[in-house]
Amino acid sequence: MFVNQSVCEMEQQNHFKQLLLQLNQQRAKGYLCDVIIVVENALFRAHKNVLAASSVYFKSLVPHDNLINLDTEMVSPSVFRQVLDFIYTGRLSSSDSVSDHSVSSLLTAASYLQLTELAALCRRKLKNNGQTPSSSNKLTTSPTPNGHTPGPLRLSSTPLRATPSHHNNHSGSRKGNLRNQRWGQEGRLREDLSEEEVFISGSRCASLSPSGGSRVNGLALGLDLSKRSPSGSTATEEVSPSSLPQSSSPHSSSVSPTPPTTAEPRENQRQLPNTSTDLLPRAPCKRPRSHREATNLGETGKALHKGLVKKPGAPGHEKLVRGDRVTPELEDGEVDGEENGQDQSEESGHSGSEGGGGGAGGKRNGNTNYIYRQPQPGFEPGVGDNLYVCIPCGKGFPSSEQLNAHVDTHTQDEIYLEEEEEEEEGGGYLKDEDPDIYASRGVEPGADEPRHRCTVCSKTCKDAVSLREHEKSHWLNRPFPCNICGKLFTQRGTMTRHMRSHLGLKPFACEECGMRFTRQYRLAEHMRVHSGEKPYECQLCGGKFTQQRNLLSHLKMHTSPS
DNA sequence: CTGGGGACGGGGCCC
DNA sequence: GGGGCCCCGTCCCCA
Repeated sequence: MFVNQSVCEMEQQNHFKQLLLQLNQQRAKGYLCDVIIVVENALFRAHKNVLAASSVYFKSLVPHDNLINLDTEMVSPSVFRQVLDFIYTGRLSSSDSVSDHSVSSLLTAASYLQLTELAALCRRKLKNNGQTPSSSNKLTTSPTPNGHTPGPLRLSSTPLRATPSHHNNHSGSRKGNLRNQRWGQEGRLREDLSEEEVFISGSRCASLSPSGGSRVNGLALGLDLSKRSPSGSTATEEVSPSSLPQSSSPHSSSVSPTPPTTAEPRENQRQLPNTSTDLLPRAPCKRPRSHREATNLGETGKALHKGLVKKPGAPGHEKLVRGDRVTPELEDGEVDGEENGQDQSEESGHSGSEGGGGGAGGKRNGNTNYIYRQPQPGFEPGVGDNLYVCIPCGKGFPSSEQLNAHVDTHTQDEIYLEEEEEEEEGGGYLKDEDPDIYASRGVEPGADEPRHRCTVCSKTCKDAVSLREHEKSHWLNRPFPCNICGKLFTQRGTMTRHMRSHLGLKPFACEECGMRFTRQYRLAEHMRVHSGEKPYECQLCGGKFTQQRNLLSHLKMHTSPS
């Protein structure tokens, strides 16, 4: 049959519109967001693909990093929110363009981010308003984030310095407000987030205005970003150069791409002995670490359940967490009703290194292991709008409020009774025909021994009931979900530490080489590299090691049969 | 190519 | 909540 061409075009347009609408909705929920944009103290979650498709600038950055800091001289959080809205909707709201000043700011940001369409729109708007883009908006090119593509445009007349003083409420002096632009943004986030507002993309309720808008808890991402480094480590740089992709220039990666300028130390803040190393590779670092350090969202391949050496009598496997509920912890892990965009099926597979603790976060044949029961019909976890998943029963809910209300209905006894009923009905998971279910349960279909092995700790149980009872001890002990990847943790502190790794926050800096670490202990360990101290000696061969774990590894070499 | 060593990241857990 | 430590695991370099 004849098909009208115009109809086809109309359908295509609708398709694009629907697609964009879906993407924007996903952004609002954080669903499948795989990159975090840091603008001053604000975090924006977005999709790499969308950013890359909209901006040459982002296109050059997102392949390398999950965390991108923007130059606050070029774009403010409020402006970037408008930019992001434009990217995801293709339009500017009327409120966004009422004032010429805001349009001018948008134009600056659009030029900086190489959003040509938005820049053109802003120029037209200014022109329609009887203005010409100010001379300050004449743009010149600057080095690209990675040196391969045309660089972001920048204001030729704008002194490229640190964040204007009005952005910082914690220091009275301008000097104190000036920070290294290339490295400072993350630090600002880290140091100030607990006190200042954070807004996440899609969380319209949060305002950056100090005077208005609802404040989002500083733990917007479920972690305490206010973590401060110990003495000397509140350095002017906040992202380890080693965390940058090796192929990238120093302008790339999780840093503001603005070329470095004056890097004045903040008040009450020690300057690194060698600030020039902000721009140059750190010589003492023998091995520039691969990109994986800063981008662990895609971490994969850690073996599970290898040689678990559980300390005898160590709690955690048998003990239940304070009785019967997990609700409070779940709630604490969330940001707000719209923030938790964890995709239960997406990123969980990357987590697998569980060490001697039990390894509950690992991957099982591609299935997540923190949903211990098959989701019930209509409540598929992490799919559609049901992003909030009840850990004990696997039900998904469209909002945290509904999830919390649901979880409140759970009690240990109820869960137990529910399972008993299933067993009595013969509908236990062992009867499930899906081989994946067997795999996820540690029960190999057709395998004789062991038939009832816990996939978390490898403990074998005499029957399915015992196995399930045992497995409950695992999920009841993991009430702290990561808001980014959904992985569960036994302790809040572990979860927040994990979250820092997502954001690449490394508060502890080595004064010798600038290498940064997520933990102070790591820094102390690292310092032995510089001092040459090797406190760990092999009693068999006299070999000395800077790290105990390397001694242990060495000892295994001695003990393993040759 | 392989094994050993160096360095480091992540998670569990105790204090 | 954070520090400290343990363990597992990985990556890289080098002989």
